[in-house]
Amino acid sequence: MRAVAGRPKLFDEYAVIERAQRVFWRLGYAAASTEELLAAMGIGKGSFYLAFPGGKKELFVKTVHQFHQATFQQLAQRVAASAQPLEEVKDYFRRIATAAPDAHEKGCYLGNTVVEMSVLDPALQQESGRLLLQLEGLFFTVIQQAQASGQLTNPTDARLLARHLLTLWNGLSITRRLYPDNAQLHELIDLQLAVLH
Amino acid sequence: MRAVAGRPKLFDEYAVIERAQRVFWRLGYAAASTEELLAAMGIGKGSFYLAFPGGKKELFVKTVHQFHQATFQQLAQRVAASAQPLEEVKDYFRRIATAAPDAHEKGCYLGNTVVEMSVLDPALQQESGRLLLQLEGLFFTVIQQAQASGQLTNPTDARLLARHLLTLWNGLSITRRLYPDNAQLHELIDLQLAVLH
DNA sequence: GCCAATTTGTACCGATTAGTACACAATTTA
DNA sequence: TAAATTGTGTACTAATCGGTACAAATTGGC
Repeated sequence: MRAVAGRPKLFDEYAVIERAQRVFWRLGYAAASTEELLAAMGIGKGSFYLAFPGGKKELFVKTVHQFHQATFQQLAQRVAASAQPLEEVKDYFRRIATAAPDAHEKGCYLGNTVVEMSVLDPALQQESGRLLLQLEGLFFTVIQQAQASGQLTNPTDARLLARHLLTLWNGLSITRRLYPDNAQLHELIDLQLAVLH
Repeated sequence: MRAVAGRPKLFDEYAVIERAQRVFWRLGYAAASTEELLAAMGIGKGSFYLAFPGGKKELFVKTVHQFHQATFQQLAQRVAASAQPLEEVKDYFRRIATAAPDAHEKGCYLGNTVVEMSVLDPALQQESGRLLLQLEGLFFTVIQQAQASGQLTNPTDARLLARHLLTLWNGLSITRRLYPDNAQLHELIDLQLAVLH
């Protein structure tokens, strides 16, 4: 790539978005002030509004997509690489019960966005919902394959089971805030995964 | 009650809190401006800050408690009056799939509060969580009785089943925003209630 | 009718916030 | 080295918001 005239950027955009995402996850969209975001990102207003002309909202949208990209791809790769994809999905849930306490308090980034953007920005809410449904789509594929291969004997419609998993995911994102206890969460998750036998 | 000197209130506090609650439910706490709240309540700033010295936050806390009082009591009474309490609980969930589309968009008032108040006011978040756990407590009592009477044959620990129901409730409060379709919601709810057999 | 008590409407305020303007700095190209 | 281009830091702004001050209004008690 040919070098372009002009002063070079002093920051890496990906890293900066990731740092902003951590602030948004902790505080939500509205409560995260640009001041605190800039402090976490380590850049000034000049650089910020040049890199993100849409301001705070553009930044947030980019954190949502970058977050989804990272987490979804990670699960998709685990699933693709495994001989027992369904077990990978189960582990994806079981891992919730091994998280640090402060992780429980934050819930699910996409779920939080669906809740908060309900009125603030319906288009973005729908977009976050679409990303959650993409997760459901992955569950669906795995379940369907597991049924075809006989690894999953439960004959319930795969679409319905996938929807069950997404609802479980969303439910846990709230319930886990109420139970700080990982042992209790583990029991709960196992109970709800029992249908995948 | 002996009449006290002074100009009488022109509004009913219960009704005013209920109208404010509808605004909060639609917009969330932060996005609901006092201006819009006052317009919905039909009172002026003078009356407002006299009746609610704590301002917006006190008003919100009162909407949360009044809402919980109304909805929880209603379910508790249905359960107490029924010969098959467990069926009442199931209907409580099934009724979600008969709600109007705009009801789906708003989710659960207490669940939304748990999400939004995570950082804005941890004490209030905890309080809302406590109220949700009170709902779980009701589920627990009903399940325990149903197991004792033989109406529920599933031997799983009642505490765990109750927690499952609360997680289902919380999950639906987000998932229902993603599926506008009541028929699909009905299928989903039935699947998740199947464990109560 | 007059006073004390209470409620109501309105004008105002201080703080915060997202965003803009613009001068200055750093780099490439010619 | 000079010009063009791009990035950075800072001072400023316009708007919004929750909350306060206070005078006017309405009632009961005497």
